[in-house]
Amino acid sequence: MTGGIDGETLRVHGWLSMTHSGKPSSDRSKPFAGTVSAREVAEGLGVSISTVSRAFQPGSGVAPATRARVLARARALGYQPNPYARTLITQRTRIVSVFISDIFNPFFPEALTTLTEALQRHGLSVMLFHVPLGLTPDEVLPQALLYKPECVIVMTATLSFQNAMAAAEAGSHLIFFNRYVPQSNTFSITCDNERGGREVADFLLHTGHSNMAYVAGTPDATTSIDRGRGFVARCAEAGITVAQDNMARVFSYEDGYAAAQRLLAAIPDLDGIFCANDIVAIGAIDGLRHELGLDVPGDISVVGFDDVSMAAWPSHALTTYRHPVRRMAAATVELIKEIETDPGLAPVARRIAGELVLRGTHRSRGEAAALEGRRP
Amino acid sequence: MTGGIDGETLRVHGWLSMTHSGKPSSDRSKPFAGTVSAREVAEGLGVSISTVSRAFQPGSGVAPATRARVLARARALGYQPNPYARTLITQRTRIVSVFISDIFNPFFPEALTTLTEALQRHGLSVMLFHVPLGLTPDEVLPQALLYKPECVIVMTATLSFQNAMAAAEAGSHLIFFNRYVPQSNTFSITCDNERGGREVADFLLHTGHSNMAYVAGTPDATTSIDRGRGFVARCAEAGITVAQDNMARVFSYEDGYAAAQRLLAAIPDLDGIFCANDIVAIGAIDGLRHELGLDVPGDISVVGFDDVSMAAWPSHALTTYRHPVRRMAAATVELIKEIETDPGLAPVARRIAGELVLRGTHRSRGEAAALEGRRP
DNA sequence: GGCTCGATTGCAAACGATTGCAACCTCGGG
DNA sequence: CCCGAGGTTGCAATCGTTTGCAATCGAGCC
Repeated sequence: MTGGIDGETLRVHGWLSMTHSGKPSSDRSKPFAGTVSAREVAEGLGVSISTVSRAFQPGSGVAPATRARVLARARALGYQPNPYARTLITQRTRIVSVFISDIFNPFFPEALTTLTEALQRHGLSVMLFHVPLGLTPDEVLPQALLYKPECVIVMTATLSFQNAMAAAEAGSHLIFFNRYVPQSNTFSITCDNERGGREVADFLLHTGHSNMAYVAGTPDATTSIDRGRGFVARCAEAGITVAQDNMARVFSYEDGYAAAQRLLAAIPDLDGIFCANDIVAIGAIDGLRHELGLDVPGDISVVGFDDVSMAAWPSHALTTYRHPVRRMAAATVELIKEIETDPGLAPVARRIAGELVLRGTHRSRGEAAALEGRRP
Repeated sequence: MTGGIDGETLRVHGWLSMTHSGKPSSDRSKPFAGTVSAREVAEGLGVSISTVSRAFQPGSGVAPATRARVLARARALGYQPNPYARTLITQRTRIVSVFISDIFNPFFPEALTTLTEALQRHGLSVMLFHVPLGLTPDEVLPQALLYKPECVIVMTATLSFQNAMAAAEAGSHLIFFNRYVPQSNTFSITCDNERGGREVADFLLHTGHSNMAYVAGTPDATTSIDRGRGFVARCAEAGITVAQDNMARVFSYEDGYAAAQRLLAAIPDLDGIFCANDIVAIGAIDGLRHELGLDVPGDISVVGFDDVSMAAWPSHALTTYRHPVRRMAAATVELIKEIETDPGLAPVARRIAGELVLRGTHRSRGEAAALEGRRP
């Protein structure tokens, strides 16, 4: 409450001072100020604008010597073809829009930066749109589509089928990252969540757990559903049925915290919990420790999913399944390249495997064996 | 190692099937496909393109009845003025570029999304650029400047003065968010870090701490420097000199973890640590607890800065100083509006106050008093 | 030497808007 | 009845590129 917005003005000198006079100076008022056009490059060289343009395009018929001269002068003048004019004529923007949503989960910023870097290295610029918690992507999509992105990458919950159509009609391909829309036949890049769930189950079974539960995340998130399905299926194969807690609304710390309490109230001798992601898992651990006074992993094992940076903190040292972010980002760029060469490409769902990372929230083999021995 | 990239193709039907034939269909290959232009709107109405254009501009002389007709038909056809063509003629892009860097600190994604949302609500689109850890913004700036953003918002470490010039010459205003460049007279929006440092010091002094240390973050980050300065200055006023640990290279968990050990090795009776941010503070707490077997806050208090979401986790329950992200985002939009009306606006540094949030990593008054009593 | 061919290059028409200027219309006052 | 003013509208130029087409040039071949 103490903090109003109090600004203080600094004295101006140097390169800004020329623009400091009374009325707005025209050279600062427009972002294009100081920009050199192809005409200026052409004039000094005695060539036409066309030639300058062609010098910047790989396959066009320009004499090598001419191209060199143009490029040299362009560099000297700081000329770059204007992307707005270029877009107007080529009908191709080199832009992709990325939708993100509220980020409880550190996985998303990590994925966003990794993906952004990969895209910009490929010469694509990313336009970022944030979908606030209450809104659906529907609200934001028109603004995003205005710039005719070559594709729209959705990292956020679900996008209705209507919007998929809207994007498609506008010529933008729709790519779901970390999610897919079950019945829609859109592109998607995800971790192989089901397989991840299976591997976690496999591991817990081999380390002697027999009474396990799954804590789901956001109910309609495919990530949560698939991870749970894989986990439950593998356990079923071993003849074990797992309890499921589906009360979480989002993938939050608080959700995990509360779920742990519910679960142990119902099933006191639970010996393993698999959570839909790391943040939920960390919440669960804290709930077990601080509310129930249980020891993790002494009394019960907890396994997460994602391997966010906090998972490595010694306070939790979470055993988890690593989300292959870099490979997913690479696969996305790869997919976009394919779409570029074949715009009619049929929708593809790519799943990429992660890997188990063992830390300190699971019972080790030996402990498990010992425990087995003690039991009736 | 198990995870190659294995994709699987889904069958196509519905709205995508028409594009599924042999060669690329033209309607999907270009993002502009299906786009309606002003001409199409005009034709059906028997008006000129100019009139359509004017209907979309507030102050232009169009008969109210005509405007209504145009707008109605535009809506029906899904027409929106093409921003590329518009930019070409108006010389104004409605784009701002945002630079972020590797994000150890959850504060940045939080700030990024908040800021993005504020900007897009104001009709600006944000282009995101990621500056990988090894690179300087210099590498990425040319790509960002290509699109002539109306301003460049830098959330990352430091940008050299040369680049400030480059951006300025290209007509883009440079705004530092959460940082400033000391000698450069650029715009900046920051938390009032020095004041925050003072308030933390004030609080620790009033709760009876007398032997304190400051753990700095990235050496040349103004945030770290200013927070430390405020803290040290306030303590000095109370006649207390504080130890400083400046070994951290980045603002990381590991930095805090190691710093805590260094500090207590040198000053065994330390009773309070202020850290440059929450992640460092959490690292410090874990270092104290897990390496040194100390109790926080029983043996020593630790205070952070930012109030990231993890700070509220009961495992740490960090006492910290809240970074006023929303107000900073609002101030940024405000600043941009001012720049829009007066492009010659002199650079301004705005500082916004945050507030102390008390949780469980500080000694309470009573404990402090008791401790005082026991001492010689 | 004339002719053809291929490689370079320039001309001019787009792309889809914005905007200064002129034309037009209507209306009221003299 | 004529004239001017004010409010609407259209014409056409412009922004900075790309690109199909035609023109030019030099060389090689008969």
